[in-house]
Amino acid sequence: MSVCIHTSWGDIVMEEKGGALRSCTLPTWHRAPRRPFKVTGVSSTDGVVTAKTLRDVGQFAKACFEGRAATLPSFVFPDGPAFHRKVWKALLRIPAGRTQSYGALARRIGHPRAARAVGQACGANPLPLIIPCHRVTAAHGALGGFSCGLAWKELLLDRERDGAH
DNA sequence: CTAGTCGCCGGTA
DNA sequence: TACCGGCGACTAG
Repeated sequence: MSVCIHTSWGDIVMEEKGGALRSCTLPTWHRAPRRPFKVTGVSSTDGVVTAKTLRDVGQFAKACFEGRAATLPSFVFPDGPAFHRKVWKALLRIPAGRTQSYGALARRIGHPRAARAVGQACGANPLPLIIPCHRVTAAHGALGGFSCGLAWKELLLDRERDGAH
């Protein structure tokens, strides 16, 4: 029922149901650990996960942390309030290697003053990595926040930027 | 550049 | 109704 991506920064757990992801949780790191980040393996926490799911998720995670464009594994679009869903949909349209500010995203979905509410929706995203809330930054270059700790956001953006050379 | 203020909006208790 | 954010724009220093 769940896939585990082992990394030097701890395990990333993706809950899966019928071959489709429903949630993704990563260990919280407010500051980056000293050791370099590395994906060390992928496994399922029980015998139920199919080999295909395992392979898809593993490849996605790899690509994700190498900054390469990755095919999304199949996932169920999360349930939630209409506004949140609107934000999450918009997130899926930000390509790897690019970022957009909370305010700009707010304008894009037709709520020009709702920058802060956009932040809320990002924080409520049940599928980080898949739904790329890390690509939303504060205006004028500041990083903004990240629910699992800013270290991840920084890592992901760095890798995507390098990968997008 | 930093620190503080103030207005903003949508979700939740 | 009140409160609280992964914000942003605007001041002062």
